[in-house]
Order: sequence, then C-alpha cells, then structure tokens
Amino acid sequence: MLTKQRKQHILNTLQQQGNVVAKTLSQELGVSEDTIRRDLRELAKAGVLQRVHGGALPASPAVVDLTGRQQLSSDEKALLGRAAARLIEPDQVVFVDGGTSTLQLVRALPVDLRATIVTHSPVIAAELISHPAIQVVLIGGQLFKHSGVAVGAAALAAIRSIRADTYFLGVTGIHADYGLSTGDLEEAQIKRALIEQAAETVLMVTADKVGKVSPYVIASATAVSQLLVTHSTTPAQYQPLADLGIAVSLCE
Amino acid sequence: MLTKQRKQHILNTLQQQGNVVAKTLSQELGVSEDTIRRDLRELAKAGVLQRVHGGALPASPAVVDLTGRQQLSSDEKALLGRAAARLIEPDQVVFVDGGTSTLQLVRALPVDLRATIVTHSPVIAAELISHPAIQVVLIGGQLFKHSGVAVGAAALAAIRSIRADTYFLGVTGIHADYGLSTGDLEEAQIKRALIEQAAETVLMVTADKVGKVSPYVIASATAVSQLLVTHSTTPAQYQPLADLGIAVSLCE
DNA sequence: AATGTTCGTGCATTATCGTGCAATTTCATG
DNA sequence: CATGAAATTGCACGATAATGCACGAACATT
Repeated sequence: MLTKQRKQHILNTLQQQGNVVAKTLSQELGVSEDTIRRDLRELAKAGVLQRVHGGALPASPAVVDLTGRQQLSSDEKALLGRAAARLIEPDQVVFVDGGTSTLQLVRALPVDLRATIVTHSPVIAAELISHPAIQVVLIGGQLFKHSGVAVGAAALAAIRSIRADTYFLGVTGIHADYGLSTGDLEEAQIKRALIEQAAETVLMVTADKVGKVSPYVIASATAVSQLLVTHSTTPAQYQPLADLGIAVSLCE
Repeated sequence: MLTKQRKQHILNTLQQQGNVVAKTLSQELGVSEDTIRRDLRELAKAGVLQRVHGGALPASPAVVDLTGRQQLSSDEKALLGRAAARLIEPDQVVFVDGGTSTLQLVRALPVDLRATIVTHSPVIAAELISHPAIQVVLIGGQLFKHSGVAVGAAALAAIRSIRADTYFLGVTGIHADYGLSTGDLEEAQIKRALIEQAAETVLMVTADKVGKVSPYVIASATAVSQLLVTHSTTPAQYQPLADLGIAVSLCE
C-alpha cells in the first residue's frame, strides 16, 4: 500500500469516527506502529489532525456532533426551512430526510398544519412529538450513526409501502452532470427509494453543496423538481441545474 | 478511549447537566476514579471547570445548555437509570421502552459498552446516536404523540421478528393483583409484544407508580422478573410484588 | 466526636512515544 | 543497465505518558 493512500485512510477514518488509535490503525493497515506514528506526526505537522497520546483527533474540534443538539444552525438554514415548510399543503403526506436543514423545516411548520410526515430520522420524529396536528410515521431499521437515520432492508421495505406527495431531500453534493450524491452507500439506497416513492422531490441544501460530488450517487439531478438553496449561492453554481429544468429558489 | 476525548466528554457533560460526579463518570467512562480525579484536577488547573468535593462545577457560573433537551429530571430517576444500565452485559440485545426513566438509562450507559439496543422511541434513538459503541435498531410505525413512541401493526410486526435478552419497561401503573397497566390501548399492545419477545423483563418506575392501576392492562405483574424502583418506595408498596417472586431493587 | 467517603501523593506497571540506525525499496540520472 | 541518492520501513532503546493501587489526610454527614 502506498504511503499516500495510508494517510488518506487515516484521515477518512478520523473524519468518520472522530478519532483514530495508532495501534488499531497499524493492524488495519498491516504496518508497524512506528510507521503509523510517523504518519500521524507528519499529518499533525501539516495541521490536518491533532496528535494525542495513543492516536489522533480532528484538527478542528467537534466536527462530529450530529446528536440532535445540533450546533446553532445558521439563519440561512432557518430561512431554507421556512421556505420548505410553505410548500407543504394541508393533508399531504411528505417524506422528510434526516439532517440539519430538514430539522429546520419541521421547526418551521405552522402549528395548525394538519399533514402526515414520514421520516427515517429519530431526530426529526422526536422534534415532531410536540407538534399538535402533524401525524408522524417513523421508518424503522438499523440506525446509521454517522448521519443518524435508519437504513437497511427493513427501512427500504417500509418506505416502499408508502407513497408520498413530496420528499424533502438533503444531500452532500449536487452536480448537473454527476447528479445527487452522498457519503454513504446505504444512505444513498434509502434516498433513492424515497425519491421513487414520492410524486415530487424537493432538495434543500446550503450553497456549499451545490456543484459538489460525494462518493455515492443517488440519482440524476433531474430527479429533483425543485431546489431550495441559501441566498449565497452564485448563479454560476445554480445555472447548470436550472438549465436541466429544475426550479431553483434562493431563500432570503 | 483517548485521554483527550475523555476530558472533552467530561466538559460536555458538565455543560449539559451543570455538574459532574467523579464516581458516576468513572462508571460511564470505564476508568478508575483516580483517573477521573486526575482529569478533573488538570481541567481545574486549566481553569475550564471548578473542582468541588465529589465532582466538579462549571468554571463560569452555570450557563446550562437546555437546548431542546428535557429538564434534568430528578436525581432519583438518574439513579434508576444507572442501576438499569449496570444490568446490561456486553453483546446483549435489549429492548428499551420510551419514557423519561429509560432515557436516563441510555444516558447512563458506559461509553465503552458494546451492545444492541432496540427501541420504538425516537427520543431514545436520537440520544443514542452519539454513543460510539451501541448499535441501535429503530422500530418504525405510527408515532403516538402522547408518549412519543411508534405503535401500530408495522411496529408490532417488527418487534415480533426480534428476540432480546432483556426488556427495560416503563409503565404508569403496577399492581400485584391488576398487573401492569398503561394509559393507551395501542401502547399496551406494543409493550405486551415486547415482553413476549424478551427473555427477561425489567420494570423501571418511580415510587408513585407502584400500587397504581391505569386503564389498559398489559400483562400480569409476574411478567416482570426484576423491578427497579426509586428509594422512596415504601415496603407496603413493594412487598405484595416481592411476594409474587419479583426481585425488587430500591435504587439509592 | 464518629464514620464513611473523597482526595492527594507516591509508587509500580504498562502502553506509547521519539530518536537513531540499519535494511530495503524507489527513482532519477549517468 | 548501473549506480548512488532519497524515501520508506521496521527494530532497538531510553524517555514519557497514562493508569491503577495503596495509604494517610481532608472532608462531609450524622
């Protein structure tokens, strides 16, 4: 294995798990602990991680915190959420994805709105418990810790037994050529199923996701009929998507 | 677990709850009290917290973070949760009910415990997202708003496909003659199914529930093999249950 | 004042670290 | 193809960090 690949693996593991242990890495990668230590030292010197006794931590503290007590979400995301909430009509059935943007959506729902929300995110569901008029359907399955949503065969089966009017989708990348993408395979499968079961899909993303590509492709960008983005998105970013026939709305 | 992470955990807990106790932390984190004391000493020397006998307090006067989370429930329930957490062995599969008592249970889980938790409560599931070693299986279904758990045919079917070692149950009434009872029919059905699918059922309740009866009966009191109650429960309350062969534990 | 808990210190043990060094591989250059 | 420089890796060894235990002191509670 190439040195560079090894370092990349270390960084990936770090981002995914929030920490790495030298001993574990040496076993995983089949090299001596000395080599791992050297790698960690160099990566630390380059400033991309923080060296500690026994392993390493991310350089920027607390990137891994999707625990429901989400970090104070920006005003931009709140605007996104309010815009999305306005799209829901009474008595509709909608899918709501997990994530910070969609959490803002459910927080922005009018208290008198009667509708059904289907979600595979316990955080979204927990937030809706206090809503007086929304009926909630929870999709079960194995909980995928990284993004905090249910995945797996059980979740897929449950989704395929429901049809919804609208799906409020969140992704980590949308690109006119490479489509919608996310960081995990299972999550991509779930999102794909949700798109298929919804009459219409609305994508909610912050500006930094537009034009990006993540490892696992969900579907073509045209699977989205409407795109809600924060107002800092540039025309250069969204024009290729608008050309595909997607209705782009800047929220402000 | 890395030392620095442990210290971060201490600080997080401190910010969330407004105080930390050395003994509790040592159990949660799976290290000796000496190590915790050392951590607290060093954090205090760094000025980020204030050392007190038995634990520590925030350095800056108490800006407790109550974002969304339930007000810190009574110490009694926390004790109940810790006692229940100790009953879970590594690699077990356990059902965890919804409710404030069981929420204390998942909060008291040692961070290094590897086990599977199956729950139909989005609040429990959301809390466990941040736990590094617990695998979570979410039971889907319609969300019953009053108690915030999934109910209905889908939930029942999902439960019946799983067998667990232990079920941590919460109810609104337990009585030697009238058995276990709760305030909703659908919820009662779900609890009954969970009892059937678990090798052992542990009931967690506060003193005010012991000897009470609610409208919908779940099962006979003997369905419970162990009863964890708060220490304010009187012998008059629990003796009839103990006579049925239930192991009663007062938590203090 | 009595008792049990918590604390701090010293010490032993273990894991981890950094450095120097030698063996091996990679690679550019003659 | 040959060769030497640079890079990479593993090992040895002394240094450092982290942890748990023991014991007497400090503290809280009654």
